[in-house]
Amino acid sequence: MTTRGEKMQEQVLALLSQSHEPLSAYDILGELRASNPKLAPPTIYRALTALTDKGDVHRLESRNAFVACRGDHHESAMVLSICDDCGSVEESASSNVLKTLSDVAAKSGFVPDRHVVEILGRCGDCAAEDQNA
Amino acid sequence: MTTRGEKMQEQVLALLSQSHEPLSAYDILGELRASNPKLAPPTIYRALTALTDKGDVHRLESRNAFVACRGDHHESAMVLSICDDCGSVEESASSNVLKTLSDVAAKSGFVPDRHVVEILGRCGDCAAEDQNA
DNA sequence: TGCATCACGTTACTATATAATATAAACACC
DNA sequence: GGTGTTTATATTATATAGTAACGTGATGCA
Repeated sequence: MTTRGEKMQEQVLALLSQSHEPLSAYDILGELRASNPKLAPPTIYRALTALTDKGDVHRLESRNAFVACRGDHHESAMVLSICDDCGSVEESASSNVLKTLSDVAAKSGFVPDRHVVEILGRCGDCAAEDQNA
Repeated sequence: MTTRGEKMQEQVLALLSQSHEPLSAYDILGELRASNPKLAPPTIYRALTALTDKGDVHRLESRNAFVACRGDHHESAMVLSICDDCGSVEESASSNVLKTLSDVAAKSGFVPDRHVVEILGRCGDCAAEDQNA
């Protein structure tokens, strides 16, 4: 069904994959406007929505930003560890987390559709650098 | 140290406590402008920041909205179950979740500061109603 | 070829959040 | 008690994020 929008999705995913930090929708917009000045927000958001639906991109809810998905764990519960210092994001898939959260939900009859699990703090590198201060 | 801002915090917390649904900062702003037309966003955000720091209010990162904290679990890992249908929010504190997340973080040397754990789906009531459809 | 459908582009707008600055309170000191 | 200094708050303005609504052009089909 979709064919025309795929080019845009490719461009957005390429940008996110190249970047070592999360990008906001407007970061992406700015970049892509270099080659296509008429580009508008909805186009970016449509691409981002499609990509996150596919699991190729994760949204950082606590940051309003996006990262490319490394790894192939497209359906287990994703944990994103976001460094407050350098902005880097580590992705882990933990079946334990999924199970624990399912337990919590089950206790109150809640039927989960999607999980948002983010750990904010400092990555190993930045924490190590702090020792020197 | 803070004394002047406390009145505002009380008003904001009162609104959130009375509401059975999450409120956005601008919902709150709108309400409070009834009695104080000159109120501006930064005032609300300051109050919300103070309240969330204290643990009296939780922020729904996936919704850009806020709820009053029911219960006294001010420091364990908070899990917020948010109903996509009716908007209600259930709050649970699970030490299992905290432990599991700590494990995930430890694996990569990440030093956690704060967790964001949200389960999106349908609450028991809304899920039950669905049976009738 | 002409029509129906649907994705996509475009415009315009709404919502969320914060930087920067102005103002006023609180306190210490004389 | 005035007066300067510090710090919190109010205000203005603007930045950032997201979406509704509508127009347009592509695609497939009678």
